[in-house]
Amino acid sequence: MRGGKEIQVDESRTLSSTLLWRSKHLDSPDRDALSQAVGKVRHLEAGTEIVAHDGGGGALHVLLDGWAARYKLLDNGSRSIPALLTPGDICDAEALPLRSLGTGVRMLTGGTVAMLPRQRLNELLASRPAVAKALLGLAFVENSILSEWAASLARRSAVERLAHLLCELLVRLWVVGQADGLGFHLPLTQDQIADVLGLTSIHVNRTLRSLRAAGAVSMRGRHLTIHDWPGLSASCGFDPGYLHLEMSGSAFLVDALQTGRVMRAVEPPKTTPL
Amino acid sequence: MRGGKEIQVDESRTLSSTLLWRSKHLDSPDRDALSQAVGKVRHLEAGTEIVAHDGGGGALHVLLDGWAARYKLLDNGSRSIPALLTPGDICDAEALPLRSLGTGVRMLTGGTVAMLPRQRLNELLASRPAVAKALLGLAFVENSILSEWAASLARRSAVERLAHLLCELLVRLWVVGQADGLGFHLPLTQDQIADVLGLTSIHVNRTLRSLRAAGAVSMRGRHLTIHDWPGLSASCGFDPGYLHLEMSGSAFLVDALQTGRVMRAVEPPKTTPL
DNA sequence: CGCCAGATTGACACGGCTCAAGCGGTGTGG
DNA sequence: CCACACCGCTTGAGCCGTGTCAATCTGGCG
Repeated sequence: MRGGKEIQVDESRTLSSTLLWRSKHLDSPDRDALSQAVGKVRHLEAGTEIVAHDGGGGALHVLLDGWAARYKLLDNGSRSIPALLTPGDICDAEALPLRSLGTGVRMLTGGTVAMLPRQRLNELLASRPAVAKALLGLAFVENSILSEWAASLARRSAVERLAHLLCELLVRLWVVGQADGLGFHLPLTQDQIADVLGLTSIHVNRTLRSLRAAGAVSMRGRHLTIHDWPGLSASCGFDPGYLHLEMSGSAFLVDALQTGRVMRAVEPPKTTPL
Repeated sequence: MRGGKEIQVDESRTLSSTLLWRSKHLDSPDRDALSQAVGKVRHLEAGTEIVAHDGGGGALHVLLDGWAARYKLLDNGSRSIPALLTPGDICDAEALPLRSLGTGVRMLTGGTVAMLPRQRLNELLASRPAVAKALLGLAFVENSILSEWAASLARRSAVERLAHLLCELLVRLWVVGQADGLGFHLPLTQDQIADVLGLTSIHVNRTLRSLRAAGAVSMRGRHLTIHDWPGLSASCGFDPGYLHLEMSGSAFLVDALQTGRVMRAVEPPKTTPL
């Protein structure tokens, strides 16, 4: 790991740290065009709706800082979170050419979003095919992630699901320089984790405990640390391929992840007493 | 319902019945360009791999006839089917600008696919922004469907999941003229349905039986008929919004679905004895 | 006729849910 | 500064939906 802190402070609040901006499909003129198209940058409180359920749709929102969640309210009273958004992600995948029915996006923490007015986006798409292609690429990456989540929900046990989620989050946060060694700030409530994993918050609690007991992870406050990356990632069959890191110009990480080279500089797991 | 049969025979094997082609974003010149870009059309046997796990990626495949499935093999030995492809769907959402790791696409029945060579597609994307936009739209629709499936897997019971799937399939097949009143040909094995719903084939069997017992559906061979659409769709909270039918030029259906106007011409449910 | 994949059914085990209680931090008003 | 309330976390006991294992049945097909 390279010093996450500087990156975090200096870049993570600008478009240039964004996955869209860093797409391998774009060259410098494209990036300039993108940068100039960005409109207001807003700071939002935790709990704010970025995209209303009925679909505001006036602009494309890019999350620059903080966490957000795409969520769904089912008529049987339960809630589902089909996507977690971390810095660099695009918020309204569905609001672009569509109105988004039944899905909202809400800030989980305080944070900032950049807004790309719809009209400028349309101009961009028309004048710069590479931008369209980059956006297409991002949409497909998100599809890939959704498929993996579906597989988790369908075919993995609670422990596997949780382990897989933690692995994914670590890698995604690495890419945007928000990881801290093998740890990261996890602002999610156990209720929210439950809605991601399709479990009960109570069971999330127990599952988390069992991971702690196994010495795989530990938590201090809202900071989660993975102590046994090889064990954890193997136990849930985590393979970062579905994140398509190549797309975000982080290809180097793929190799590192697989060889485990990056994870060596870690303190040994302290076994928490049951 | 309007005569599904003619459409089925005359159009469903051509690009013009395709969701991409019928996107609301395209005008006639766009459509012509699309049509001309199509390369070979291949007939495939059931079981054929359309997109290999390692990602052939030489072309974009559009399913013209038959069913296919995107699938995932997990290292814990189980299988997951995150997407079912019906006529008109694009097969390799992930293979376009990416190599698709860990996901394959395989024909479930015999059928035909049109192939759009990658190079021509790239030319299209560059020269016709509307095509790029249409593709983007399709990607987002798929996103939306994936989110809905995730919600099902996470928060719906077995009966609700199955009911929801059947409702979705009916509507999707309607759009492409392959439904037959309130029924349709369902070529899926109970094993395959299980991999879609995250259940066991055994439990799918039981669940299906309970739907039959409730008089909601019936099956004769591989033909499934929904007898109680209002009941079935309400019981699982089915709301076709997430399919974004407006995108495919089938907006008229949305209204019909909600008012229930279309479903009136149906024989009453025959209660199958338990 | 025998074979085989898929459908069906039953008995039983278990993972995750429900209900219920208690705990700790933190913000707030008196 | 304390009391209180509230939210999120934690833990326990028991239940239920779904999985597992094992047989049997059916229809198509060589």
